[in-house]
Amino acid sequence: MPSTTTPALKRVLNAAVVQFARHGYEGASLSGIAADAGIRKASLYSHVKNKNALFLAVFEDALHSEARFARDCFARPDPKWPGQNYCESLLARYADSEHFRFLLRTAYIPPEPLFHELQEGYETYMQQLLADFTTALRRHVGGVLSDRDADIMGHAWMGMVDSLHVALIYIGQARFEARLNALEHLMGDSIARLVKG
Amino acid sequence: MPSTTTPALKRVLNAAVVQFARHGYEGASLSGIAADAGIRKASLYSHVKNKNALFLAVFEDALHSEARFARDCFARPDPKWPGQNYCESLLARYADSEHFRFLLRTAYIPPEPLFHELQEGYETYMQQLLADFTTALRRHVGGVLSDRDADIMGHAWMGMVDSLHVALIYIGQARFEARLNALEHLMGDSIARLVKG
DNA sequence: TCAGAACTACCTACCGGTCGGTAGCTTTTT
DNA sequence: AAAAAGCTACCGACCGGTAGGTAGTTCTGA
Repeated sequence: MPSTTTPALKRVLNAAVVQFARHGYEGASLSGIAADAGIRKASLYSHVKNKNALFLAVFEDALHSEARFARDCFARPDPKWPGQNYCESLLARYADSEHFRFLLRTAYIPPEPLFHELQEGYETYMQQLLADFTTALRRHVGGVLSDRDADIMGHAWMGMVDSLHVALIYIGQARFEARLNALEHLMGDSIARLVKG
Repeated sequence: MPSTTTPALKRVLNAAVVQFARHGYEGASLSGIAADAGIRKASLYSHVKNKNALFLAVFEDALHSEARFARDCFARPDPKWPGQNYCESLLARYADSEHFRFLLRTAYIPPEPLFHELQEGYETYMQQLLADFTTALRRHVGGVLSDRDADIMGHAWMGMVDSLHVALIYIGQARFEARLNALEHLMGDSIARLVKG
């Protein structure tokens, strides 16, 4: 793992995230990635050890990128309910971020040879997301939130997020927004009921 | 397409659904499928035209299998809220049905060469599921359900189902049940509020 | 000058798919 | 009844193509 990121390596990583996001781990070929980076396949090996290492490097980048995105969403105060900023930013994020599309493509069914390495990264990322939501929720409802209710709402919100992630992948934009709207209703109802006690 | 399903073809299809569910379209090899079926790769071509046709045949089987499963769930009356039977049967279904695992694996990111053929099948299956839920919902709340509310709850329930499907793939059994429990809370709250008006 | 990034050429392994041929059963023909 | 022909499922061998990866050489920039 090189500590310095040269411009050439940057081009390789950019090409790789595009190819992996578009065709997955198996479907993306090193020749294609090299071509997109403007070099030959053999020259890749001046920058990365092998395909696995390349994928892992892209994965690290993507995780950091998404962690920053989530942090920014939770830094802004949510207008109506905790976690709202994150959910409502997903559509634009999906359109803009190659790293996000990469993560969504490979998250649920990761490439078999890298399964264990990836699972750990996903796990801590999801834990962080859940922690962010929980603190936002506690701030929202004040001090009257039992651990059990926090747990339930946390699971529900993570489920909602997965549901929106999936919608980004295989449903069109129109139905994504309909789903988001519908789930916001459920979420709003339950949180309101929580606040009233 | 042979109209009669010989025992040998049946063995091939059984082997194929296992391999496709486990390794995906690209990751499953015809040699492996043939080996599981007890024959050589070349002999596969006495039963199916090529890999695409084999995958499509398995896909048809899986769709029919899941349609029957969903119909059975909605045939029984739901104890507390519409769609409950389906959601609460998913975990056992995932453990038991190779066809279900096959569908989950290939639903969100289908193999590129078959994208269009598959999308149509998924679409009609999902539409049927949504229709089943909507009629169950209408029966549950009585005549006081506006089209707009039915639409919202439909989107929410489909979102919940996707969320549970995803949970089956990459979360363990314990957290699946936690998520199911949490989402049932949201669903219950919103439907209760719908019934009261 | 010399390290490293690029190239050409090549390797092995595996993929989906085809080919010619064969064993064994069924059907037709004499 | 028996021989001849056809059919089905199977096989080993092989094809073209592509994958990831390596060896050895040349180019290039500080």
